[in-house]
Amino acid sequence: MEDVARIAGVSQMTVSRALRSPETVSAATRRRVAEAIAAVGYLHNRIAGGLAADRTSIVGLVATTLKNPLLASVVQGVCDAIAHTGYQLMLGMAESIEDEEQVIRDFLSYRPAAILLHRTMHTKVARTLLKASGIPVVEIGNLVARPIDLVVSFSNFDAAERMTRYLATKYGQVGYVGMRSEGDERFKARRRGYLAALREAGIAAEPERMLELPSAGPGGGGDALVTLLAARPDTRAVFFAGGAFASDALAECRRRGWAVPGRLAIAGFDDYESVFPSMAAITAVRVPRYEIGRRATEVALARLRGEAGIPRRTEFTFEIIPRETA
Amino acid sequence: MEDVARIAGVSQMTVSRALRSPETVSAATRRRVAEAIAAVGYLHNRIAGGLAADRTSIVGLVATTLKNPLLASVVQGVCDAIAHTGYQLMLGMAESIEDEEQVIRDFLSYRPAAILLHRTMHTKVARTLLKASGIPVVEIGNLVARPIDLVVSFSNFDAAERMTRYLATKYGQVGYVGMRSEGDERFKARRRGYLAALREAGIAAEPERMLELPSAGPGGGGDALVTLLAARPDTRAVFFAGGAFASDALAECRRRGWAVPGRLAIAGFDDYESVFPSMAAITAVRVPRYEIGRRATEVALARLRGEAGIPRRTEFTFEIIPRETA
DNA sequence: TTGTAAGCGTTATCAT
DNA sequence: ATGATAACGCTTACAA
Repeated sequence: MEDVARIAGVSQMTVSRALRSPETVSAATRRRVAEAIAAVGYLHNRIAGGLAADRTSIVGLVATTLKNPLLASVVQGVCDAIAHTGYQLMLGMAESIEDEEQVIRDFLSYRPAAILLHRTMHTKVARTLLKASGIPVVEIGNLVARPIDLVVSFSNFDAAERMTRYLATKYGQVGYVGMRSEGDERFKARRRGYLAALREAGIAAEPERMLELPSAGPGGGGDALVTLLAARPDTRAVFFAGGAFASDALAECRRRGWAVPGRLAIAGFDDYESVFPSMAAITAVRVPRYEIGRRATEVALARLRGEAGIPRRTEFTFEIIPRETA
Repeated sequence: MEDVARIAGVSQMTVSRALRSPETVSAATRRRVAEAIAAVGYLHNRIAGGLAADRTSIVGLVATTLKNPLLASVVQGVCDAIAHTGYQLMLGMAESIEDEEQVIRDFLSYRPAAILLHRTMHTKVARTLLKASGIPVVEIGNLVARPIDLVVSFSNFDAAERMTRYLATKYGQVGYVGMRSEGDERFKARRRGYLAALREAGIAAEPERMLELPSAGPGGGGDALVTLLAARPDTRAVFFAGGAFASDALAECRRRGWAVPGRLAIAGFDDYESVFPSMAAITAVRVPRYEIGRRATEVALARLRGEAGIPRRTEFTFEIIPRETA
């Protein structure tokens, strides 16, 4: 930068300004600086800048997995919103809240401008670190009641409740196959939503009609379906509240020659039509994942710009998409 | 860090060492430093460290999209390989080589330890910048002949050639629907592979039997199929060499009541079984995307560790998975 | 609109 | 195994 300044015949400070806020520098100077930069092949050192300013233009995102295409689309939304803004994305995965704490620590050591979290349960230390950092923190995995800072999401509870109500009204006895809810508020919320809908409908909840699977591994939905029906043959519909379980289950039904929805109705969480149009057969909850990622980023950047009136909580709605399977 | 050093009764340099290479510090000192760190709630400043060392522990990955689940799995592979190594992932998307150059510039301004590139064509400037940076650069999108530095990938050409040969042998006239190959070596290679296989088989290539689609947008494969068959009704098989085209096309055939593979055989590139087990019906090329992402990262980190004998080129193989559709 | 000076919190290097 | 010292290349704060 020293070279650039000398060649352009200005001070380093002017070069710095021309780079970061061109509008505060006269057009002529700006041009001379640009020429000098091209002449020496100068590459801005954002690390030095970060040290001087005690913060970088890095936005950290702690996600859970990219194996699920719809969670990947949250990340895609964040990427798209962040592109061409001068910010960069730092991405980490956390499979547990302890993991998350470590990733948050690692991120914080790079003095990021903001942090986005997909998980909604955090260790006490993680919350403390984030609050102490003073940077915008956006939670995106669920519409949490008491966000650390900001929340941009949808209600997993409402979604599961609405879908269960839809199924119960239409088919009667509804089973539930979800992700292991221990340690994860999102899956807990879905489970609670299911139970709430049964309660409203005056249907007794039965443990044997509810299954939780440890992972979204391939084929899990088919086995779960078989287990559940063996225990409760009078089940007329099953709500697969996670991953690609519903799609697995549908394949299983076809294999066994069970009519869908005649013998059994099937509904899923997350609509994969946007990923594979050919999968547009399953009744599902459609959640605007991509938009949530985008908006979360926009909200964080708006806050960094010092904009006023930024809502602490941004709720996205979901849709129940009735299709052939329910 | 000053505080930590004072409390532990050592110099800053010792604290720094205890943090970065614990083995060079005595066990007793290490413990005292650890206690002091906990006592003051010290958070390492990797930005200051990065400035002093003129490089960070950031690994940059320039991907193309996360909309395709299999490209997302490359990123997942990178994430998994990088987790718990002390390195962090910086992720950017580039839709063109100009885009890529800009992202590379942005990454380089953070003085990363290594850079991974999914694209395999680059601007002259991008190549120059990367070479001048002196850091490991791994190309992962195709088994390029002249890598900038390292390459970890599979041969798109061979894969397309093998699948085309399989189809031609079994069905005769084979059509091709691919991604727009202009400006993208990966798609060019697939197209060349298709043409090479026809040549071997002594079948004349016909422009009307080949289509390139500008994007992997939903449903594109179905329309392409209809267009292609209208122009060349004697086509007996179509190789959908990208995205979810094959899945779209299969859905279209079912809609129109065309027997598959009776009337028309269908094959795809990339096998989505790992994402949706229920899609395990389409004959496809299976590419170990996740493993490529993992290995690319491992190779980069090995190089950073100064390991010897790191291959400039790592070739992954693919498989042709014959299924119901071809 | 531009410039001056100080200092951000580490690590490299050399010394002990 | 540990310490002293000098950078590292910017930005903040203030001045002109």
